[in-house]
Amino acid sequence: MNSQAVEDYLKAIYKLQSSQSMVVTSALADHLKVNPASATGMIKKLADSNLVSYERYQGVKLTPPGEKIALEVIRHHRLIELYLAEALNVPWDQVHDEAEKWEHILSEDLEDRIDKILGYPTTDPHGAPIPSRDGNIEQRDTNLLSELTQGDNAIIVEVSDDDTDMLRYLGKLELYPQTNIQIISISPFDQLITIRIIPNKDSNNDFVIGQKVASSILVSKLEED
Amino acid sequence: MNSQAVEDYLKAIYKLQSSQSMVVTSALADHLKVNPASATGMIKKLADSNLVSYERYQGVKLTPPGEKIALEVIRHHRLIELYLAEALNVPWDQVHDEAEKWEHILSEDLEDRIDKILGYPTTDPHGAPIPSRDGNIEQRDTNLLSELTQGDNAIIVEVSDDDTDMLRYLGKLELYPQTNIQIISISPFDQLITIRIIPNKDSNNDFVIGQKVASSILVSKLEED
DNA sequence: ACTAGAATTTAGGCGCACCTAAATTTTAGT
DNA sequence: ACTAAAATTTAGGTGCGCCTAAATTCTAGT
Repeated sequence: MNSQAVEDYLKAIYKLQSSQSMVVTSALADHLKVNPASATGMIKKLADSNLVSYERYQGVKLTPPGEKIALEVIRHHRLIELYLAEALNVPWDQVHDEAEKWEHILSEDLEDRIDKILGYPTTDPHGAPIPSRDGNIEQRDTNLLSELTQGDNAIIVEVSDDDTDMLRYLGKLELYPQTNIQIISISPFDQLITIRIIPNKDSNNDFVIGQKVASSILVSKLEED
Repeated sequence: MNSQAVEDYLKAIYKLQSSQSMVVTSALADHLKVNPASATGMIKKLADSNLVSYERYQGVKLTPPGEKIALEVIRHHRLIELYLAEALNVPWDQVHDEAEKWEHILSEDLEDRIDKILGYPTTDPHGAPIPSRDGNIEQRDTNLLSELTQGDNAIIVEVSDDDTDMLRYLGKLELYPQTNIQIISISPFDQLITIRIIPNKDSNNDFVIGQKVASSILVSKLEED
């Protein structure tokens, strides 16, 4: 049986791999809030079990078996997030922290029951894709909201799920997955982005977000009118 | 934060206390499937934290703070058992093992949500009383089914929840909590008990159980007709 | 090409909860 | 009352995942 620590490391490596293809020790230690020396120790253990490939001083990468486990944990996490939100009305800014605990103890049997009750969903409450049972995960063509330019129309695909305060703020702004937005303007120097949620016709409800918020939102560009 | 191990020990001591008022090390070690020496070690730790009172070579007893924690864990366990059975259709012989894991990570918030969704229930799927949030647990006047005598009428109050095979067997016999039964006869020497489930009028569906099964069922005696 | 500083790894330890083997205490039978 | 057997505790050790401090390796800037 994989310990919770092993699962957490594999999941973290998976997430960090999407940006850097080789995950560096300090990034991992940062993400997991452990000392870099501790990360090195665990990395060695994972390499011995053939779950990561590791080059001293260079970084780690998941092997196929490691990635399989990471995706199973992520599937658990996202199914549970959605279940908590749908079945137990847990607010979307809280589901992540609960799921962090539950993901490690979810049995296959319960996983299937939850999956079925939810109607075999494909995304979690933050818009993140739920890997299939056999470890497939949808690849999408997305941009950061911060990468858009004036006049762009886009649909929000996913928001980052691990910052409670950010999520509460996004909720207040009604920036949920599936929401259509338009970039009204981008200010010079500060790159402040003025946004309109698309059903709105006039500028009364336009609002401004900064780069920090804008880079926590993944969007998919829409064709211009 | 109490570790899972601490919670498991306190829960075990609580359960064993109902039979013996002072719980002896070997009984605890047996129940938790650890070496007696390990139990001694943990007992000392619990005593240091003032969760149990301990007399060397004699045994342990929960202190009020220890009992409070035990009842919280038991409340978690039984709420989760019921939730799994009701909301996720987990068969009653499997809910116990799942709940053993979940009880330790259930947050107060989720506990309240589940309690509410279930309509503030008072018993779990095996008939065991669910402690209230503030640690009250219903005391009932019960007997073991094995203590009844010929002709007795009784209602099943609770069945022991920790033996999957036993539960499956009881399910097959339809010996659920709230079921009315009558003791038709008790055989000499072996004390085999012939039982009738009360809506049944004739003896066609009577069946026989032994002492092992009979002593895993708690009943409440009913007045004779 | 060299070196200062940053990143990483190694070395040595810690707490937790478990183990086995040996010592101690309790108990039950004569 | 004594002793053999049973129960319990002590002593010493293990694996896991974390830590700090020190040593090593990598990296950028000159």
